[in-house]
Amino acid sequence: MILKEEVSTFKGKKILKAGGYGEIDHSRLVNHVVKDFKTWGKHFLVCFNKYTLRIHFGLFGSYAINEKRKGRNPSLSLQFNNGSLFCYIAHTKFIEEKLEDIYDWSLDMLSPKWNPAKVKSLLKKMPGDQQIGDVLLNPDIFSGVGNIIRNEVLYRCRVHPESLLEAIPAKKVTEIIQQTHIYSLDFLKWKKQDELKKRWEVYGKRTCPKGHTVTKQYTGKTKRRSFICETCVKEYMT
DNA sequence: ACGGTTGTTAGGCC
DNA sequence: AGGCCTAACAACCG
Repeated sequence: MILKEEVSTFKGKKILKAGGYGEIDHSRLVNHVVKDFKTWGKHFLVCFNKYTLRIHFGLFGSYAINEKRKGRNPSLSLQFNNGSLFCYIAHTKFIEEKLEDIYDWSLDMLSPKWNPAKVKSLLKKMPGDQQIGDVLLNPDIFSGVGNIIRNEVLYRCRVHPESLLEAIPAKKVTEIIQQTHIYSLDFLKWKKQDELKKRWEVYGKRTCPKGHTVTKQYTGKTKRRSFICETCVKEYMT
């Protein structure tokens, strides 16, 4: 997560002021030292001695460092002696549990602890009649994967998002897991280099790299946007 | 100008 | 109890 790197300068610093419209107890922030910043999938975690502040940016969230955006109201702002963090449309909540008890970093795409064998064992335990497109958006299995990564990975693996988990050959499932990891790391790299959009092969596209027509469909339980090249991908059904 | 959305949680209902 | 569904978010982009 890029944000984690950008706030590393605040690590070990005491919060001087806290604000924002988010309904959390600011007294648990002010005058407390940030021990660490962590991420798990799309959760951004501000760690204190005895508790953690969980920040989630959802679909519309954004942030700014040091410079407040004018005309906008942050849901959370934290001021340190060397700068500030402003979070917009971010959901905030205190977590009392030990992080290891509620977060499994072997499922986090960007964690060095990420473990494809663990992902595979979870997939085996789940009902096989689910669409692979839905499975990839499940943060308890593919933590950190969103709609862009899902679309791009499925196209690269030539798999239709409505394919059923149980109908996809084991080798292909392994490929999807591996490619999801690779694309997640690439996503971060390309985002930093500001070339994410130019790397898209189907997401938001009308044609695939081979020149075929890409159709936009709303698939799966969540009805998220799926960009599908019916020529390139295969639909695995029982 | 306006409609759609890079996502997840919380809460309600059955 | 637990699974399923949906609202909420109120900003940005094209």
